[in-house]
Amino acid sequence: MINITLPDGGIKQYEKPVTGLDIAKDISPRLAKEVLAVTVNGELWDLQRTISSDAEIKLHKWDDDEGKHAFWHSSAHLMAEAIEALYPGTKFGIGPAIESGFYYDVDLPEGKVITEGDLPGIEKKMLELARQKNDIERKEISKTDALKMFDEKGDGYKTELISELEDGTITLYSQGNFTDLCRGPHLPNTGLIKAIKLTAVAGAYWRGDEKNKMLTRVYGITFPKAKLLDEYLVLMEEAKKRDHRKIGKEMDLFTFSQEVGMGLPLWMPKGAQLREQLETFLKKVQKQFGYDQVLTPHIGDVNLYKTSGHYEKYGKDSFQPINTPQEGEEYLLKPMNCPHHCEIFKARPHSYKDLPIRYAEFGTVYRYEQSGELHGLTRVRGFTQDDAHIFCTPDQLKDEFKKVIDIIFIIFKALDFKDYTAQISLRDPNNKEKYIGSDENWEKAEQAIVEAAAEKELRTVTETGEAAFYGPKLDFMIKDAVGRSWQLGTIQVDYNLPERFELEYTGADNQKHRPIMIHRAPFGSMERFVAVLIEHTAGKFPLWLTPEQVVVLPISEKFNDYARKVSNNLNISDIRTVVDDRNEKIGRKIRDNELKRIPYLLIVGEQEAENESVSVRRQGEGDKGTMTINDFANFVKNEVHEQLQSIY
RNA sequence: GCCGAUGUAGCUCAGGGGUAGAGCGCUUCCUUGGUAAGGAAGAGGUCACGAGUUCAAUUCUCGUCAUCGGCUCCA
Repeated sequence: MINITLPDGGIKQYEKPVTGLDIAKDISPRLAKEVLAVTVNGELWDLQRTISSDAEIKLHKWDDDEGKHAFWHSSAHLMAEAIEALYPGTKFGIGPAIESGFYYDVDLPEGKVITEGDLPGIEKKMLELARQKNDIERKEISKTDALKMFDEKGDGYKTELISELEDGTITLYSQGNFTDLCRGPHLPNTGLIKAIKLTAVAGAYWRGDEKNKMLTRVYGITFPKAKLLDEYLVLMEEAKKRDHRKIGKEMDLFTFSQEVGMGLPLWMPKGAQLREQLETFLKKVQKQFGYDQVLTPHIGDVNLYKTSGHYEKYGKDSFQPINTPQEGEEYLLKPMNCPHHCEIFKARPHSYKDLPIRYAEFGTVYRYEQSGELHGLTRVRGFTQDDAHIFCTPDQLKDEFKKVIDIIFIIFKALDFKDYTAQISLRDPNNKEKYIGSDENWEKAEQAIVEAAAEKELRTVTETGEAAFYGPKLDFMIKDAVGRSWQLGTIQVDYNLPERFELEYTGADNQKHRPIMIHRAPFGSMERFVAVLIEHTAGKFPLWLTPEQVVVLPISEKFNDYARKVSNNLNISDIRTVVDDRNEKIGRKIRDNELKRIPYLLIVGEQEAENESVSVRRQGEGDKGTMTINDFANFVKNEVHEQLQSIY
């Protein structure tokens, strides 16, 4: 007798060994049709795999990530089968399911390439194969046999993978004429795959190492129903409309110029206005948290970066030093602000009573990012960090760290960012030579971050090997319109720079002590933050940020003067009014795509001029009626006030 | 940097070996007097840049630059 425990605690008993599919059939025919995979005692299994002893199980449908995972993993195999049929002799790398869809890395026969134009042909072949409803079969195989099999096939990638696996854990999955090395699990048969879209083709290095051969990676996504594919495609279309590069162009926020250089954004008046509002906001918050603004130059002597260690690490891959008429004198465009701030700290002696010292600067830095990596405003070569460096005693470290988390919370709340991931990045303990500084300092720094995050009840994920070369960090990642993750806010603990710059303060014991440094940038950079903000709001910014909050629109040129007067009298701080002059004709000046995003439109004409009033329209809400200039000013003040109030 | 794709009017894009097209925008005129409008006319392009093939190149080939999708990278 086999006892199968279901997630709700119910127990089903079977005389003989059963499969996940049998159990599903037993529960309901509909479930049997929809079920895709099964978790058995915490392990994800194929539905057709036999369960021969007591087990706790959970059946997964399309709605579960586990179900999707199996579905897409099988889809990757289906695509490989299609590619093998269309391009005989292709060698296969790896083909996993990913967050949305799957990919397969393939090494095509000499002289063959797959381009986007070839994708529909592969899709067609996949559908054809799927309609054969071939069963997907699992087979355990010994290491020797597996090596022999793929060796005969001439597939060196698979043999490389197999040689690293432990004997006894190797399984093969087959459908139709295609067999692949795979851990599984998979769908019972390929017929469940009803709708297929191959989305992209790209190059990818074998095992992610740029020294290795570049394989062709084909991306795709599949669904159990055609309708789901349609919905997905519509969703992607909608997401593309929110692309910050598109909206930035439409709204005249920023632009790029080949003449100026790639990755060097040019901020137009409205974009600059938006940035200024963000900076003003953060400066206000930072003032409350006891920060001091400082200003430092855009270049620094090469020796500054030799001291900091950055030159050694990044010198060759940076913008190259600027020479001067003086022989041997070299300056570097600053790639970060920390060394400059260290020099400010060092310029005067400090008592423990002065600490913590917090130097903040909107500092523009230049980094020579690889050309292929540039991406709109999210990855650029010149950008402004909302940087600050906190110098504190060991006792103050955790508290200071937590205060920085508070600032980030304030910002995320102000802008309604809810779906962020907090990531603790630690160093790779097996690869210590990548980092500078002593083990002891690293351990202390890592511990401080972990503890502070825990005390702030922050849900975090931990990634080893992702630390900066000088210290561990806590990063806040947020997704863009199409689901790419970008790092925004960052907090980093640094024991190394204070040592390199020989920073010190005098303690209560009248001895010299070394301060600890915290690097932090809640926005990350103005460029990337604005990009993500645009994609989150689709360009409809909150009122306190909107580049053009109020447009005063005279119904004819006769009322231009009155419109101007309205604009001047509104006089609301943080609010920008724009008068849309009418020269001769009505309704010519304002463009549709702009109007869609302007929160307030004030129409003025004869009646309004007589009563010192305005006719108000609120974006998305329509007519608000006629009110006096003062009433309107208060009305807007209240709205902005409410928005800002909700932040604190 | 690597793989693949793209580059035509301010924007979105069509076209294609015989010196260029649409929609929106822009300018002017007309209509409309509470309207986020309508009509007509017009102005805008060395078809990214450079070389080659050709009687002829924006179109074909190669190179350069930039952009897009990935990979690698990300102080």
